[in-house]
Amino acid sequence: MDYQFKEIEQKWQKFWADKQTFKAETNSTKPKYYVLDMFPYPSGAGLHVGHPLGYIASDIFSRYKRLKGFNVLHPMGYDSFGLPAEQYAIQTGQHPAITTEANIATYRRQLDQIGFSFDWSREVRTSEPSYYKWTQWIFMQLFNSWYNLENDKAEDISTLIEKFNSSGSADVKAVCDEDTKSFLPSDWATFTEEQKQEELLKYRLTYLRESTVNWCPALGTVLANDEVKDGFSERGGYPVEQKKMMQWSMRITAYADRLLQGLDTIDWPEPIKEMQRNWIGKSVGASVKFQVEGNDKQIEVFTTRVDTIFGVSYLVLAPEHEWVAELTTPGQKQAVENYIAQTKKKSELDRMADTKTVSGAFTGTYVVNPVSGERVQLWIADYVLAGYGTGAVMGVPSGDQRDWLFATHFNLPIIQILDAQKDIDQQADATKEGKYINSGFINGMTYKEAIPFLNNWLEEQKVGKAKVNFRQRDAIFGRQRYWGEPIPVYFKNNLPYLLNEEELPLLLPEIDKYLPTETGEPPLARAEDWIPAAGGTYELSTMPGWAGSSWYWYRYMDANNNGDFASKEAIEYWKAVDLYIGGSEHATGHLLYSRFWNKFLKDLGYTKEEEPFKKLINQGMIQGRSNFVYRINDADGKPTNTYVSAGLRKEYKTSALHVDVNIVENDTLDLNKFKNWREEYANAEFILEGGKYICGVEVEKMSKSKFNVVNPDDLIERYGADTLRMYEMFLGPLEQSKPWNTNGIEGVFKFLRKFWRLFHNEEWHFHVNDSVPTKAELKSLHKIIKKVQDDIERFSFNTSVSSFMIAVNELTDLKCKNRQILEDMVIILSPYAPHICEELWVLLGNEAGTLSYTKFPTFNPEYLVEDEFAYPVSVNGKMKMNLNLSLTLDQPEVEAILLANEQFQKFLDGKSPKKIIFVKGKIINVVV
RNA sequence: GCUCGGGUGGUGGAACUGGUAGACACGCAGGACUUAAAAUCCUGUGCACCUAAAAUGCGUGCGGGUUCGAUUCCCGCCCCGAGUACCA
Repeated sequence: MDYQFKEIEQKWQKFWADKQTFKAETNSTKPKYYVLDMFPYPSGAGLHVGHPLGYIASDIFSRYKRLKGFNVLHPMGYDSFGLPAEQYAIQTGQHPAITTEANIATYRRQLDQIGFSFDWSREVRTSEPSYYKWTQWIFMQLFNSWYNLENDKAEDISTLIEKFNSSGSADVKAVCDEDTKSFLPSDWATFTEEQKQEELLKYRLTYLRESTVNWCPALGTVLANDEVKDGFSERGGYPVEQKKMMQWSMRITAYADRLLQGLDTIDWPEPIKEMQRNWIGKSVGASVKFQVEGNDKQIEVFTTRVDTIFGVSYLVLAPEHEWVAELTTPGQKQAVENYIAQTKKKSELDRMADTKTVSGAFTGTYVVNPVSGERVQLWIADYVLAGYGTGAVMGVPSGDQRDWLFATHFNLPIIQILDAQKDIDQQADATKEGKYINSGFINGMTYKEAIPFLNNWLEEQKVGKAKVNFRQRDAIFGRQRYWGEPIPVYFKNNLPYLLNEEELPLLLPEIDKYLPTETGEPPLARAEDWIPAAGGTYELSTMPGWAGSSWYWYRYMDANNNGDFASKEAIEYWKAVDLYIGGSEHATGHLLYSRFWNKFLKDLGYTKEEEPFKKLINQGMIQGRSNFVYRINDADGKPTNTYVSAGLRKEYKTSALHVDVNIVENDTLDLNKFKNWREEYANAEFILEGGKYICGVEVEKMSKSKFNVVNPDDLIERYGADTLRMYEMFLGPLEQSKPWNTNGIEGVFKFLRKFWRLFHNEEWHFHVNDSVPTKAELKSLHKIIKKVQDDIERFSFNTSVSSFMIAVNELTDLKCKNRQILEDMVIILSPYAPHICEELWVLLGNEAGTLSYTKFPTFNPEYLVEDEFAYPVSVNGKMKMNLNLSLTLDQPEVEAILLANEQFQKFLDGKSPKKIIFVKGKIINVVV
């Protein structure tokens, strides 16, 4: 029979599901391998052709690893809490659980059609109570923990209480709020329970704090920094403003250093690591306090070059700094107010983009340099950011170009501080070379000497200290939404208390509407009779989107465990994710939060690995490729009924209109389908080129409104899943972003038919023989064994598809019908095209379902050994001819043969060779 | 501005440590089969020159360098994409 992909694929998908072929066992004599995809949010639109790209790659890898003798864990699930379902609920009144359920069903159907080897017995859904019970449980562990800097890890809060009992707060080294009290054990004993809780909250790894948050009025919720782009929400693009709110936060800053160091131990794409480093934004320096003249205030600045402090010639506050009004003299009041008004007018974007213009205003006030005693002017300028460091900066014009421009512009002194600084009347010189001059008690020191000396001095004088500054802030954890995990906390006397563990999961209550209340409270405030057993009131905000995804890879290890988030044995066995494939858009969100929770769980001894994802691959984004038709407009610019082919459109006045890419093939429009597509085109007329209507092309985001969404279902219907899988890989390197087009899919489909035909005779009857394989057949086979192995291991899937085509072309030409050869071909191809391979495997006489766990053929280099090689002969580096020579020959013999060759003599053109370069098995190059 | 990618035929792309640039496919052209079309199969296909073939020349963003030999290494520049940004 001809290649009946539809029958074959349905048959094997059913077989795999019924037999649970890909169920992973948590104990095995085989080595383990954990392949994870970033689980999807099940959106209403279903999968488009871009989604499966990474899943196909990870599936090929998983299947390959099974064949290589690994016990592979390859699970899938759904990140099913989220905003779109809630927005839909607000509009329609439909409970998000219902739409989510329906969307998941669609996703599952689509995923099953592609033939993935997921172990569905381990499926997780973050919105299921049996799952979010453990998300809540982890929240409780965070609440019950503090970060002890002495041993650099999180500990149970009880060890902190012990310290308070025995020695008070004095020798506690913790990551905590800045306003912690200092007290003796005797003080602690006198604290009321409320006072104690209030103080402990300042140390807990999840805590409540009044903080400035990104408030999105349109969405009615708070957004994390990575959910905001240029002042607009990432989802929906609504304006975001700053607002002060009591909020749950996660003390991720406690882990900043470990998150940074861990990056050096994992095999991730360098750009992602770099993005995380920038996001964390560690800078090592010092904080220094400048005394304000005529005021008791001290302005604290952060600097990475404390050694330049004798070169300070002014100080700058951010215009938004809270002391600006107070520290402005009456004489300068007008100038400062004008300046502030002027900066406010500039949008955030302008302010960031315009880094050339120097601007600022003098406050009239002077501050005193604590090191030199010099008095310097206090300015405000918008190049200082209120949100970073202390919102105040010291200006050292000789060492910093921006300070130099400022000083030059406003006529402030420029003081040389290192003898190695050059041309500082032309520009700043940031050198660390040489010895200090004009620098009081550090004169003559080097950079390396000055830094520790000054840090000590500042600390002794109590005017500063060495300090490490991070750009990253603690992660805000509350969302004023319905469709998220309830936070397992209740309030009494304004203080938060955890539920008892037995009360988990704290279920989402039913409510009548999914909007915030009229008084601006979160939707959960609408829940009636939702009262904690212990009295008081429940926390009304829910967890953010990233909560459920910050630990899900552990749940897969033991997905159905009711007594634990995962058993000790499962965690011990599966350890960490060996290969993680997903998009780079999660660089500073999911991937950072996951690393944080992972480290925390390890600190408490629940898990073993410092890093959750050993190797990360980012698949590229599949963009849309839109097609256009060109409608001709008449002289008055009115649309006509005639459409002109793209190549001829310059001769007319036209409007470009999106046309559904599904009625266009290889950029040629199907005219009948076009007429039937929409009523308005029913009577369309065309101006063709070469008898065809060629459409215009543009690369855009894949979206419904651009009619460029390609759905995997249609392609599977037409070509089958095996073709789709191979074609997506054939498209180009996995990590590269590329526009989708279906132009080459025929080639892949033809290849699979050709492969199928290898096993069949002219009449399409299955036909192989048991002859002894020929040398040529073995060579083809072993070439592809090696190639596919190498390609898969370096994630170069596109090149192995090409190699398969070459191998099948070769074997077809050799008329190979040999069982041994063909059976190995089936195994090698099976990770890419599993359905057709399962079918052929059984036709070859093997037991159904054993293909996935058979052995990948072993590469034998002997079969590739050649005794002859067609040497390219080049003259002066230009290829001229090929010369077939035995590989045993060495240079003198080769030279003799070459010089005797008539054809070669022609190229010499009578001249004699100066030098002959011979590289065995590679090339002969003759220099004339 | 900085950091990281990338620039190769009409198109997607290949060339893994410097060694025959353009594998494999799409598209296109021609042919076979067919009453015809589709499907299938075969042949050709970097560009220029030439009626054609042969030959020759030019060719991996641009300019230079190293080398017997450079898509690959080095220097300078241009362009595209991603990330990030007065970070003190």
